[in-house]
Amino acid sequence: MPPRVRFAPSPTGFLHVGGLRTALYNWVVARQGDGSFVLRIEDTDEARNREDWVTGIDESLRWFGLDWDERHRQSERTELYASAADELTAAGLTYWCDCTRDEVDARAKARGGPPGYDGHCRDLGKAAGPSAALRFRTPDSGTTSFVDVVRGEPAFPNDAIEDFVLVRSNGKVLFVLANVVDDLDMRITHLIRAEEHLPTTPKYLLLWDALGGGPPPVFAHVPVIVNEKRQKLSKRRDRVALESFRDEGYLPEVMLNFLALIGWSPPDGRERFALEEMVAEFRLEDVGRSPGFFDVAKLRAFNGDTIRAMTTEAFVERAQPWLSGPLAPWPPETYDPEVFAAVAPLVQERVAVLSEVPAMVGFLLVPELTVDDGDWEKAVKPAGVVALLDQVTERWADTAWVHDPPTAEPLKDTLFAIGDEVGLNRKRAQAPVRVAVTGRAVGPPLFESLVVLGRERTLERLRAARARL
RNA sequence: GGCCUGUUCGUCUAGGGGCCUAGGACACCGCCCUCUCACGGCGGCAACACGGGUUCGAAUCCCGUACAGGCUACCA
Repeated sequence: MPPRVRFAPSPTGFLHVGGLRTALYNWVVARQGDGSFVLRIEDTDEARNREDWVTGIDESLRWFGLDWDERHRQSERTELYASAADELTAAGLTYWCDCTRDEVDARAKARGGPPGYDGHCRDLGKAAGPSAALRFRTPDSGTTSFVDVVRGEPAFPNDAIEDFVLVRSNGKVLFVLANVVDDLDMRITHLIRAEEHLPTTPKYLLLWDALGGGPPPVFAHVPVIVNEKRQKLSKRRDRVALESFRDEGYLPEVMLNFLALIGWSPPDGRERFALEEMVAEFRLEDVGRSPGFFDVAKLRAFNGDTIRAMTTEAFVERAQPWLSGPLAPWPPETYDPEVFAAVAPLVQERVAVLSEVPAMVGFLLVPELTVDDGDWEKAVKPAGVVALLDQVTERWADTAWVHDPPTAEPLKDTLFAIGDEVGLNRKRAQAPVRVAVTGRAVGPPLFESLVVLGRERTLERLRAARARL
């Protein structure tokens, strides 16, 4: 039987790192067995239901290439949930309760026991009303257990499961019920979700049975992704928005590869693999059990490796949003494809994320150069710099600038010869020139850059810099 | 408080009784290369939470403790 899995995010703003990995594992399982990946937006809570948040989930998944076979929204399926609630009520498994939160808490405090609902209205025969919620009558004894592919066989004593709410007093169902109804209706075969859902699984199973579900789906509770303090990643305190990683220039295939690794690794232990390889090798049984830290430093390293491994054409293409697109620090007309193409290979091996590209080549494109004061001060500190600047300006004016093919040797030889004359080693000799012409102490190889920049602009910037001394 | 889950280098992990004097990757440190920054090469630091068992033998199996996390909503 082909697997039918579902990714069921609630629209809380954007898809985040943890959600993406859950989606990935689900998607992979679906793609392995000619199965179906069902995207189900869990928007039963109106406070979390905003249209742009919903489309944000779609966009993210598309960007990562995780295509879905079906897409549903729980807000469009409310009749189904209502009839399921009726069915449970007809079977005598529910009751109405109009206790307020305060009352429940007060009673819990009074009896000195643990917080939680005490079954107060269980046999009071209360009627439905504007302030009444429908609760599910849970068993008082016995144990609910299930097989979990990654955790073994967790067991939960039934007496610890309170009579939980199925339908709010405003008529809206809660996600537990909606979940079971949908999974039943959509014939979901595997429930691959985050570990945080483990404790609610007994409720799920109780409802599954009460609705005549038959054999339950296969469960796989994957470990959560945590921050450096080992807490579950949270939208408010941690950086988890996929959009922010995208805008910074992380590649989608790298993020997928990296995220897959938190909790799973291929049989041969290698760390780099493509999505297709993961589809071929992934097994839920191999997913680890302990939470993993989302280490951005390692992500960066992966991203840089991948950038370096691609063809220069691909690199140029993929850097466009930051050069000529919406993420560029200059207007579109500032970008000159030919200029960038000339230095692209040099830039490619120097950036870890695509957003770093503009700063590397800005000096070749912008009309007005901004010079970093700190870098300049440091570069002109050694004695001999003034003489060097004067001489190099003069001699480069007489040096042939060979553009076709680009030839850096003459410029290089001249500068270092002057350096020898004034007593500056190569490192110190190139520094003032680099800062004067590129504005920064770091960047692509200097002489190759100057050939691209051209004689006039180079000399102009050297004279401007000299004038500041 | 209760219930549940987890625990191998700083981090992600390999490991499923002897192949482990515990391997890889990222990070970090050193050296080499070098016009800066990177890349690359070489080398280094660094872990089986603790305590009991079981066994000829335990990172691997069992129990306990500690610590961490999750859940305990008329959120998902």
